[in-house]
Amino acid sequence: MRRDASTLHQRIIADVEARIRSGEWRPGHRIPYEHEFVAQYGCARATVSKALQALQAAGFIERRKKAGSFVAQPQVHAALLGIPDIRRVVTERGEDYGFRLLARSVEPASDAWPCDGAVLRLEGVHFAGARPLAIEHREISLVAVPDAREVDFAHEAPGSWLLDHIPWTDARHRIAAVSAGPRIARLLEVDRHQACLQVERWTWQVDRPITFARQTFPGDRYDLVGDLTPARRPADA
Amino acid sequence: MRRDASTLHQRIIADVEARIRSGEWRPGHRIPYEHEFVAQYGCARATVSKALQALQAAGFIERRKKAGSFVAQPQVHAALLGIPDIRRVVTERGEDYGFRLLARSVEPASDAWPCDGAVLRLEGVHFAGARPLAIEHREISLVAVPDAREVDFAHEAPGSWLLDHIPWTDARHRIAAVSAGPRIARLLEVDRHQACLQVERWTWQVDRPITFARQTFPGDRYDLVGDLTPARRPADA
DNA sequence: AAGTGGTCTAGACCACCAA
DNA sequence: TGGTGGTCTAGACCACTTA
Repeated sequence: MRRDASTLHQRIIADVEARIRSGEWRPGHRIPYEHEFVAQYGCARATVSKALQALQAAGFIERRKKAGSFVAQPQVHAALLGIPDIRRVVTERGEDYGFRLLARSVEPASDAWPCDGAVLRLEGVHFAGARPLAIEHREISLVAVPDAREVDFAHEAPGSWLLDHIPWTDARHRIAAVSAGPRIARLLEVDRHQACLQVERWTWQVDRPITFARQTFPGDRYDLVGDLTPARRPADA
Repeated sequence: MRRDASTLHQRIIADVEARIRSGEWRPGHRIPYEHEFVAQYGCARATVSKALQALQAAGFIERRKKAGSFVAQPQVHAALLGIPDIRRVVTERGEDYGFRLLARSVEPASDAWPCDGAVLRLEGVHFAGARPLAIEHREISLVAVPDAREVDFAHEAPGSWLLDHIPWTDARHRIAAVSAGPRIARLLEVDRHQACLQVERWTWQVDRPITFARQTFPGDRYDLVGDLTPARRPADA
């Protein structure tokens, strides 16, 4: 509650945001009505309205007439960097999507991913129709996600399961081009010199490592496309 | 100017945005003062203020007290998709940056890029120290950018020159992995099986094609990294 | 049908900063 | 130092929605 901000509506924003971030107000919770904020802060309704509209534009709350304002569900689908969900890409191409688990083990964290405690290490293949489209190497922190130990990933890709179960706050992507090499070439059914697009993603929940994923695609069958406008966001207000 | 939007401040936003996108108000141009919009639209200052603040938040304008509101310079470094400027990447690595032009011609547009009229086609190499870091294939519409015909690109990369001279409004990126092949391999001084990261960018000014660029990097010496947070933007208002 | 948020008005005071 | 944008007030009317 105690946040100093130079202006009143910024203090309201900071107060509400803090209660959401701390978890005191969880997704779905109905926050006070505008007139209750007016009474609490002793200000005009326009000031409260400005603050709540900013919080809505920022994705923290949803507002419904007659019903009130509610803490929003975090938007999970990381369309931001133009990296789409594999299942969605395949189905939008009009092909059947499939996933097959190749290996599963519990081990200490690998060198590519510093993480305390044991990790669940998975390896699987994403299919588009009958052809493999991507090899996925995945590590999940069992400290952060103990439930993962019990899940059967035989046919469900770990990415979608994770995103439904663990809220994440930060992620880092790395995109690189690599040669397939003998191992990936065999799994992807391509030449071992095939250039492959490699997408790596590290995910954290406030400094705590959640998961690491490395997806490797045949370069002749997969690319990343994104539209953008110069650092200009939609100005809908 | 004629844009229908359900509310008044949205119409103001749309009107100003249209004048900026069309190029009628170019970067640096001082747009009318708030009180001038008030007179023009016959509304309260708060309504104008709300519209202009939204345009500022969206990156279209900058506002300075006592001075007025100005059309913002487009953010050139397309940090959105995590694609940085090559020169900046090289100098931040602590190496010397260089560019050398290999070929230059005026021709009809290629098949990779549908564009009316003649295009200036350039091919050049970006250097990090003494080693080539990227091959750039560039096409510039001479209809949209007639000045380009007179410019000496011998040592200045066309990308930086263009972005200083032509405001663009839309762009599309494509990221792919390809094998070097004999020609790129020779120019980049790598093996012909080397996996390369290929970044293509199409740029428009309101439906009019400006330029197409294809940059090819050796995969073992260049990658793209980007951080991101779920769909919550800063709520500064 | 009642109450919510959405929008707008017509004022006001203030801080800042370029002229 | 005057004029700009930044903020806020105390109203008002409206559309929508859900209880």
